[in-house]
Amino acid sequence: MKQHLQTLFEHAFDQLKQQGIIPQDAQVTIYLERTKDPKHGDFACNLAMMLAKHAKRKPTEIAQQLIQCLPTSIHVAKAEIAGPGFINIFLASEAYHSVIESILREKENYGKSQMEQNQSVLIEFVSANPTGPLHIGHGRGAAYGAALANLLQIAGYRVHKEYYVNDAGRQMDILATSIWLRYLDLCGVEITFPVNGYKGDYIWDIAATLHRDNGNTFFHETETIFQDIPSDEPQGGDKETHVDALIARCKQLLGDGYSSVFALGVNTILEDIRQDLEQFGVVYDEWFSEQGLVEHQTVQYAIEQLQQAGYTYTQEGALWFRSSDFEDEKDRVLVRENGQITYFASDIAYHLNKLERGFDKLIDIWGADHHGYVPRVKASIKALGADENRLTIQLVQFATLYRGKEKLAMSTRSGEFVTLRELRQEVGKDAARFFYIQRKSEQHLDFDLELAKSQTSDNPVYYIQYAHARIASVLRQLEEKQQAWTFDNADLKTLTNEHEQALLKTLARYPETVESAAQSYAPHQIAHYLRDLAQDFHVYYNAHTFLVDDESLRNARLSLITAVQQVLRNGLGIIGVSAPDVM
RNA sequence: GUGCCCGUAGUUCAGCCCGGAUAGAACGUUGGCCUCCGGAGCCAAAGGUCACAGGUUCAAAUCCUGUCGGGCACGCCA
Repeated sequence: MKQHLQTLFEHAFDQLKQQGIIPQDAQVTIYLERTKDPKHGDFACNLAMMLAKHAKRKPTEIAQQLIQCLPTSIHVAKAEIAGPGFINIFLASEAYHSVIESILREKENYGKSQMEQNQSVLIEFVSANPTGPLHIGHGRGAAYGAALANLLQIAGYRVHKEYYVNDAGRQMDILATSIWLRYLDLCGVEITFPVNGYKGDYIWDIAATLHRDNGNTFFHETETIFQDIPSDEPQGGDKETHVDALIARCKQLLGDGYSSVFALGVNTILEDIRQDLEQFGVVYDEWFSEQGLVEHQTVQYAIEQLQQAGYTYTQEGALWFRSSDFEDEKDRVLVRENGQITYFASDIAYHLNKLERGFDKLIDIWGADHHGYVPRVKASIKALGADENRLTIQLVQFATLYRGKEKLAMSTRSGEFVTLRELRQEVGKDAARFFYIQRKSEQHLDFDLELAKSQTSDNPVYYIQYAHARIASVLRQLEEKQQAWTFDNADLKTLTNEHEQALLKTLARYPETVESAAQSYAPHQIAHYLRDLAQDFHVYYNAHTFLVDDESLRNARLSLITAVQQVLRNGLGIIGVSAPDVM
């Protein structure tokens, strides 16, 4: 509808140009907006005001000319000038009747767009290191990423969802070593656990499994383990040196056994994460392994590409990437003095790999604390000769948990963070998904557990779901009366009261909302829309009875609310919230 | 210190990309509505220097500059 109107205005615009009222070279984008006030009709256009300067005439005068040149359309009832020069469009009511038909015909496809039909996009999100369970910060990334993926899919993209598994590198070695040390403790060995080790209870669980399956296979005496190991921080040493030495000792003593401890750790935690996300309604097309990159020499290949392009140099034994050539504030290390590649190097390789897989667009979703990392990754894309605009990095702010007024302290360091699983268990999947998504992603989020759990109108999730369930209930009532309804026998012209008009208008707004949300990567717009739609429905419900005796009216109303139910379901589907028939 | 993000009713937030009509919701507060398809609902009222100061414009919450407040990031960590 919006597009239809746009075409009408473009036509009028051209006419005015031909008549010489406005200069030929005047370039203006025509915007149509939904009006806030029904008195202003359905759509408003400010084109006349935009042109006032070009034409050196009053906006109202130009508006008058534009309206005269506006082609007639069966959808438009009237166009009038209002305020400082707006052209308000009033749609013919038939235009809205076709909305119901479209919804009932297209069902779950209502709102789908063909906009980006041949575009493919790879969206990577969460990608938390498999060193422990997901926490509530990851939860927001998961909810946002999954919703964005759905959104882009109905905008017409071919969407590939991917989780990058950091299963190589030092952190993983620390994990394996932590498990081994806990295992030794279970064997009765006296252990001083390193400050830098992973201290969560889940490490004990994995160690217990290791002990159960392998007995004392990996056992060594305290003296052997700690011999010549530099002291840890509390003993006046350096915690990094200490833990690195322990890793080396672990590898040395376990030999081939090291890889099985390592694998047990990664696999256990990864499987836990996978299940956690699945129960959160988030599933991936691919779990992309960093180890795979290393094994396939992709990191080496990426570094060579940079070297050949002349963007690297050696200094103090390390290999550097000259990222400052590309608006990064300083150069970055790719290969450390000790020969180990940095996280950044494998990240470059990963992005190169993504680019080479041929996606039109790459979207990375990161926690906002990584924003300082953006320039160097963009720099690497440019250095590799790719168009940096193929990559979009969306930053997601962390969430702060509240229980009513009380702010919940959260410390990742001590391992006392609230996990995503705990959050789900407390408030449920639906509330969690909705609360995560209802704010702009780059906005800090206050997540109130009490509110999310409350089953009252305070809670927008229940408000929306209740609208859906109420409609289901009405349809059940109809069934109990041994009646049925058909769209064919519905007289949509009977839908004349203000509540029905409002509802029709909101329903018609859905495709535009989806399109806009997809364009700006903003699924929160869907949440807001659904709230509006549910509200329009509840108001209608309270004001009118649907199951009336007049058959054509009854069918019309049931067509309308069935359409509402469909759109609620579609919208909730995008943000990953269920649409229950019974609450 | 440098860079990025944020500052809109008592509270939590839309709106800012693309400047336009009286700045919208929700919660909370106050007062109403169940012989009625689910009251997990509805109606009404009160509540705003859009952080502040300049600038651009016929027109600024929206664009530009500065200031002040809050958050985050600034490793041969990941």
